[in-house]
Amino acid sequence: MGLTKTAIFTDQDNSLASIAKALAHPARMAILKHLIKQNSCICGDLVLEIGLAQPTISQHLSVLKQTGLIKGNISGTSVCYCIDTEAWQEANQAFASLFAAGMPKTNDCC
Amino acid sequence: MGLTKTAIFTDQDNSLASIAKALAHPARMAILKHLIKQNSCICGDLVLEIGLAQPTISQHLSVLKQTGLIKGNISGTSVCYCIDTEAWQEANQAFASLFAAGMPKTNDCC
DNA sequence: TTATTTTATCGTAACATTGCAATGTAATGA
DNA sequence: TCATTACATTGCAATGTTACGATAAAATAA
Repeated sequence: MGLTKTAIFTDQDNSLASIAKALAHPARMAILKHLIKQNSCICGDLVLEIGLAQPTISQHLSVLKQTGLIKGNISGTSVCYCIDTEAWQEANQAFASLFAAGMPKTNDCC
Repeated sequence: MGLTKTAIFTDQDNSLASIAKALAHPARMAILKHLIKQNSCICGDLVLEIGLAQPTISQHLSVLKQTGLIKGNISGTSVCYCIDTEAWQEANQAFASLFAAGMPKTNDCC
């Protein structure tokens, strides 16, 4: 079907999965890292930095923005994107909890 | 095109993105949580626990297994799956680094 | 051997994602 | 006003994902 059955899962699982989905592309990973390094960045820089066309970068930025991980402010003709620190910390905590829960309380099974 | 241009990204970005991709579906999130809670689990249990057909669960398990996050041991006619603690810790560390890097060294830009 | 049980694989339908060229839009500068 | 600059949107083509029915495969039970 190609359609995820969102309704049968918990809100938490849907939410975590959707953050993971935003992180699930190397271009978006590279964008985030660049934003972190520059502590702000405009789209044009990213097109040069990463080797993808401008519409493609714009689309990836849109995905990150919709998930809430970044935000953008218009500044003249360009746009200044940056990490949304609040959402970033929430995401951090959500993943930290998940990973912590899976740490070897006992050991590998089987 | 629908084809990720893997070659133009760093190995690290590709690797992190591919782990994120494995986590990027609520069913797989639910499977991981169940494995963690039960500290081992057979496929049949998951089919009952999560509301998806057996082939679908099997496919999700296959994705998690290929990424290395879980491993499975045959035990009679059934298969016992569990978290691969080594890979799990590596994934934990990789994400922890990413999130730590993005923490407010200064503040939101713009 | 012949069921039965449990999981994997195949085939396929219905979407979703990725990438880019072309084009639109909004602010600035001449 | 008219270009220019910097992004966003639209519209596709190519490919990937999700889900399930049907069926295979492998171990156990009768």
